[in-house]
Amino acid sequence: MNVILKNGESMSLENGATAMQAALAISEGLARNAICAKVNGALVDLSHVLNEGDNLEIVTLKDKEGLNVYRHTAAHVLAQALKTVYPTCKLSIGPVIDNGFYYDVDFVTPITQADLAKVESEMQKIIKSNLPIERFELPREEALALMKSYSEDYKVELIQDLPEGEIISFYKQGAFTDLCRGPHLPSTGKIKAFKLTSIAGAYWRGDEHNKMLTRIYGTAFAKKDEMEAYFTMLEEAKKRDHTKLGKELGLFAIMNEGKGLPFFLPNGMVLKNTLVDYWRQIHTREGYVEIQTPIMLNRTLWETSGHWFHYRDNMYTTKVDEEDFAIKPMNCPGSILVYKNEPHSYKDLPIRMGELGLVHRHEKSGQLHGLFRVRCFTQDDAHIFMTREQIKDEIKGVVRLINEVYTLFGFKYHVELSTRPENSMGSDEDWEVATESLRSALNDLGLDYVVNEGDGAFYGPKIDFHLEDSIGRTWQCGTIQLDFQLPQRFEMEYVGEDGQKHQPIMVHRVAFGSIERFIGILIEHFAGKFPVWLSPVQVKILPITDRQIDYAKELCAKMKELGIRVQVDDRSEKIGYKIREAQMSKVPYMLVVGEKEAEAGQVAVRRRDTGDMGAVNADEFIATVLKDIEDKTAF
RNA sequence: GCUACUGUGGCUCAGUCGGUAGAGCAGCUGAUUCGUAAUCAGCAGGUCGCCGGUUCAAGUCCGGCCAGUAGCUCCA
Repeated sequence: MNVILKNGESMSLENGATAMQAALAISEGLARNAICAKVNGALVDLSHVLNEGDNLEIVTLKDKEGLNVYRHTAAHVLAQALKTVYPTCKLSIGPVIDNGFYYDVDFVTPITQADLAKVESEMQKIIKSNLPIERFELPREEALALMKSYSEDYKVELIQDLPEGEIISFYKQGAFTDLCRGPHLPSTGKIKAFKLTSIAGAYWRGDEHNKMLTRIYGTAFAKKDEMEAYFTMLEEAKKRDHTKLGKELGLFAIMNEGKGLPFFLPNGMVLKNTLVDYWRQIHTREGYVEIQTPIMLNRTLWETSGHWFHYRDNMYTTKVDEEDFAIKPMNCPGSILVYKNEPHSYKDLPIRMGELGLVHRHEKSGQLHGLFRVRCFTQDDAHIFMTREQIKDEIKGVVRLINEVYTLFGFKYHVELSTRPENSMGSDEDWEVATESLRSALNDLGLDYVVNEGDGAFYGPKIDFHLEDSIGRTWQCGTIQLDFQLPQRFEMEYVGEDGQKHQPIMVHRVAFGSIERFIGILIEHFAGKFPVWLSPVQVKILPITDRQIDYAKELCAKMKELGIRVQVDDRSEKIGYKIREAQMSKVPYMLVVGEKEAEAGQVAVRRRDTGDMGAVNADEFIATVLKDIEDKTAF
């Protein structure tokens, strides 16, 4: 019989040959590195029997799929070890995730982090014994009976949810059998490097009404040094943790007196204000007007907007003179009141109305985290009111603007388009026009995007921007959201060319998303080493002895005049000490001034990242810094 | 919110078997005036997150609360 290889070549094999035999026939090295196979696009075990004409690809650890299978087998080894050490525990699911795997287990008495060592050494034994891993299949009823006989209640539930008539597959290694779709490594001895990393609670099937199981996380790599590199990377990530840097650099603080409510410290405030100045500058350029609406408005407004009924759990409410009020969780209703404050003609449209709006949301306490998730934050919001015909161009303008912002900071990002869900409001025509406008805007700009069919809000389609931070986590920041609902609820209108009243189309959009969260992301992205224009202190002047303090102060005053954020360290400390402190506070420019420099009107420049740059004329240096600030990408 | 873990001067941490707290850095004072990542000496600073319980005695053991961290769920 013949099978077709990935490169299109045909290979002849004996009838009934397995994928493993095919790998051997290609090369011994390949067979040694083989993890599993891909036959006609589906992943299978190496023991899989091939048929005439099959498309065959041998999967190794070089492929992401191979690594996933490898890790999945590690999860099974974990499960086997757990059943050996804790025979009464019940297994649920054990999938592969981004950097490893986990297994959710129901223990009679919960285990702790300290117990993991015991489990790890049992896993080591299983790997050492190099148990063959064998697949077998059972009809549904027999599969159920098998899992019932093992008292694996969660597995029983899983099988019950599989469709009738389905053949159920199991994998057996030594005395341990687990329900699994597969494929797996041929034997447990193939695992070379693994580690159990942490332990956490997780609800059965991710539903908080279900029982909480114990989730054991682990990771596995092809080689020990790859695993070490991974742990080193995690250490690096820890070093740039924004909550840690935020404290060290005096950027922000969250006090016991208000959880999830960040305080901006002087340095952080400089950062925030600089971002806001930038935001204003580009929005003014793009024809936005800016407004500010009250932080608290009465119940009638929130009833009209629908928030009073649908968002109540997340809102802070109060009574003023017997009247119910709510602190705004969103800015849109306020913006709409501004729109409705006067009549509009089609000639006014589009109206681009920006607001740096401070919103409060009562998030569950367990999800608060530094600046990433807070209860009070500033959205760089804007609402665009327009005609149907203007949708596409307006969207293009917004996408371009958001792209400009992310590119400036050197972020990678990807775009997702979410379309009409099942229970939506608005006419077919509205959805058609709106969705097509979003789609063609993205196409016109030549942007790649993922389409999430049916994932839009019930009131309109949307485009989301997902940023990638230094640790590879993605954050949804920018979003462009069409809204058919609020214009209707608030009976918004404009007078058209035809003299008739029409309802405007409304777009909500943010670029930073939340300024607080964006600052958190920036801190981690730059590891606290902000580009010059964003640095809370841009230049630090370090006199070598007290005799140069006057010269230093003179320079300082001159730079301040030009808008440079500059400080003098006039303490009677040695220069090494001053440099160390300035370096740790991540100031981009340090100016060492001693007798030589003071006499010659020079400064000895030391850069945060490149060290001693030698002496230059003071005015020359000032010009460089001003250029860096103007440039915004200079470090 | 749930589960697990954690909470000791401004910061980072030590504190054994329960016997009423210790270091380094930062701060203050004095000396030193120094050329690219920590000069020396002295001083001061803490109801050990809060409340209650057990005990002759609690930072340490128990309970409750508050806050933080990881994860689940949700989200900008």
